Amino acid sequence: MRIVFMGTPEVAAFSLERLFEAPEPVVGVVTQPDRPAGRGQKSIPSPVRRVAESHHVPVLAPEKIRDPAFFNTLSGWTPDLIVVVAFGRILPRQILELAPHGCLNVHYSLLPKYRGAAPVPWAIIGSEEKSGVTTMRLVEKMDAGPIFLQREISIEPNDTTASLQAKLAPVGAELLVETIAGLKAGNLTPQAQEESKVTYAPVLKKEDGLIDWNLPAVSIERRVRGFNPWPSAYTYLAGNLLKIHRARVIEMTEKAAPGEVLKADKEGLWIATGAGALSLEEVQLENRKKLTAREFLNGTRVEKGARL
RNA sequence: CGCGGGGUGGAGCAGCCUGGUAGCUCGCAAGGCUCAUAACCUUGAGGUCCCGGGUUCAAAUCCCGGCCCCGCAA
Repeated sequence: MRIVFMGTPEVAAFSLERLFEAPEPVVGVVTQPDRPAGRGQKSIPSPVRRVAESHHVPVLAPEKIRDPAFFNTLSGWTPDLIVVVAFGRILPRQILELAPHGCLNVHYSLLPKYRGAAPVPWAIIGSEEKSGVTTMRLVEKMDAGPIFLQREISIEPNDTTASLQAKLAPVGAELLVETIAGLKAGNLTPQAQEESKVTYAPVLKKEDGLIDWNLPAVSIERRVRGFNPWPSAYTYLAGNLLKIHRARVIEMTEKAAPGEVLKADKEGLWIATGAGALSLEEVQLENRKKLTAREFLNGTRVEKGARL
């Protein structure tokens, strides 16, 4: 079975790496074009491109997904199956219907929950106790295709998007290989998703990270974990951007306005919220390194009663 | 050439503009106090002020070059 792989970021690269160990040949890879990124705006190849090139497989990186020249090359690879993992573009029907086995997608949630671009953060923010990976057939409607296989993993109370993603990546890669084997053997029956249980996980924006101190401390703490490593939960301290990388919920007895500094000493940096208080355990001031509250307070004076 | 901040005892920072004594909050060591403490008091050790040039009587501080770290943006 000839496979074409489409994907872009680290998770996708992980799956691709696993595919190269599987029996079916990967005959071509499609990824997003190199984009200027990072400090200095140097052009950086996507993780998927790097993996593909290290295995000497041809790579396409079309600027426009509907480019006819791209489609011609793609169909010239005569794929039996197209595997799509976090590619980052909506595929036109023409591509969805190109391969005899269609397009197989790996999605990092327990569909039908958390359809969309950012299932992992939203599962954490949504207070879920478990997440997982789903393989399904791609259809035109976003993440709405029939499900092949699904596997659960639990979300731990201290899981961040980074840590959960790291746990999901190998599970997804394994499930992908199993799904391909099942498709080849012809013993998989796709199950339609239950529309009544659908929830959405919209793409994250930088502004989503801005903390609303009126929320309960438990919600803010989940956002701190869900937005780690990106876009990062943040607030403003005396006009300076302050990222919060790790926080802990504290019972608050005293009455204080949300966002007010309750304590800023060797015991910690506590902020009042809409319900309960939040102890900032690890923070980062703009232009500065990530620091524990203790280290941070050694060099930056924060007055009790100040507002964030 | 995307924009910007920074590299100062073990940690985090101030000092730099307006050159001339090395500062603050901690940590560490020793002693004291206390039933007790990430408590408090006393004393102490510890610094090539990123590297290389230059200007100057004198450079952490001003100028030129380099290396490294970080925020924004993407």
